[in-house]
Amino acid sequence: MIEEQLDKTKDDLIRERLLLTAMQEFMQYGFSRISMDDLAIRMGMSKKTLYKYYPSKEELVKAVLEVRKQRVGELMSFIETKVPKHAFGEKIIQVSQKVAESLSDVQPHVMYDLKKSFPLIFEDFDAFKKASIVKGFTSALNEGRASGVFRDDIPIELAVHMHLTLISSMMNPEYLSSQKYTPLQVFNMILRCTMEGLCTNKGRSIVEASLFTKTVL
Amino acid sequence: MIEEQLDKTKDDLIRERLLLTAMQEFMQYGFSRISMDDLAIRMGMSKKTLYKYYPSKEELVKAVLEVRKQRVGELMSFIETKVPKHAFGEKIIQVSQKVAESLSDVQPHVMYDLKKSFPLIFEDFDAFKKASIVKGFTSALNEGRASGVFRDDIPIELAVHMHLTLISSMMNPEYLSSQKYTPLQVFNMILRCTMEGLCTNKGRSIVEASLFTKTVL
DNA sequence: ACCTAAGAAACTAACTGTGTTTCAATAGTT
DNA sequence: AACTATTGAAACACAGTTAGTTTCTTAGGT
Repeated sequence: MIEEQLDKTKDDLIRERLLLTAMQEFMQYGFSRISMDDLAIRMGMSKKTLYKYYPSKEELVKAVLEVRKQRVGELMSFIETKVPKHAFGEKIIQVSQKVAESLSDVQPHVMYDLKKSFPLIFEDFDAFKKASIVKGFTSALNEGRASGVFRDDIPIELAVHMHLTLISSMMNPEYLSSQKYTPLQVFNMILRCTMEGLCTNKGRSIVEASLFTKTVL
Repeated sequence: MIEEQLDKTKDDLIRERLLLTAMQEFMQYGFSRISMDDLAIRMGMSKKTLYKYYPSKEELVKAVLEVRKQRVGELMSFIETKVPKHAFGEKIIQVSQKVAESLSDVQPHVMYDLKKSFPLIFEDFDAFKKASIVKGFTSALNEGRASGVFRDDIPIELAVHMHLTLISSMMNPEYLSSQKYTPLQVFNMILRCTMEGLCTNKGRSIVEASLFTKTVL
């Protein structure tokens, strides 16, 4: 009776731990591959108790994705407000870094899985993610272009998608753990490549010429 | 009787068409998601007939992946033998292009699916693919480095993986069909970015400085 | 007309996964 | 120590899926 307050808090803690565990498992293996049995085992509780906290798998999935949405939103508004307007270099690096962090635990196949298992939830999440990440990225790239720092001979949405794709597929634990470099090192190398290209100054003109003849074909 | 020869040929043609159809469906939707019923319908034949050509799903999957292996192999040895030794620009572009072609119909989630459904077949295929593609790519990059055309401050296996990742995740029909550019255009833009970076000459030094301070942190 | 091969569709059997229920054990309360 | 509420373990029901088989019918070639 006296501990009613405390009991509620404890329940909330467990619910939170469950949410985070589910997120981790779902993001790594996919929503359909992780069963409620799996989660119960992973949590060290019975399914009965599990269903006390979330009345169905769908509710749990929803809750997980709400947290993701929230995180992405916070992240983007942070960058938009805190990074000085004309520090384009700074800005794109910050955006990239944040995106890298927030995506580093999502395996690419997981979204296909979600789309198949819970199409409506997927739709909702995907729309939000695209809108906010792409917006942050696009604005950073546009500012850089306006200042003549980024090239403008490549469609902006393609550049955004490319950069995003690269980060999200390389900054995941499975690949990172097979490498001898730290995540930060890998991230910096990716950024170097995208920003500066693989070529030396000498090589750049050669390759550019070669590419030009190819494109005309 | 007289047409025994002809009959066999006809059977072979059907078997081949089945193989190609299965490949297409498997590569797009995944091995476990396409059932034998699906394939029978897609082929306009009954399951009975389908099982005449391949005695089990596993055999069909194996056959499909053997064809893929074969294609990759041919492709790589073609490049290795036909492209002149010192045309590094040419060579990396060719390798990229061929890889792009051969991967453009494989959705990333399909390999996860295979790994889960037929682990042994996956293992075999993956080892082969990695070995041959990475080999071709690495040798092209190395030659470019030796000639001072490619930078050598980025680990080679990372550069290879990066390039490969980018191509395989952007050159798939789902993304391409949502774009207003042709596959060739998209491909060329990717190559431009990887080879030259997103920056203008002016911006390159600024970003490089910014990256440097970040990396030291 | 006959015979063989193909199709359509039902069927088996196994497996999977969500959500529920039963029953025994346990912890907290009085 | 006796009572109560909560939990775990395991079995369960129930629905969906799919590989592979079988039965019966139909069409085409000879």
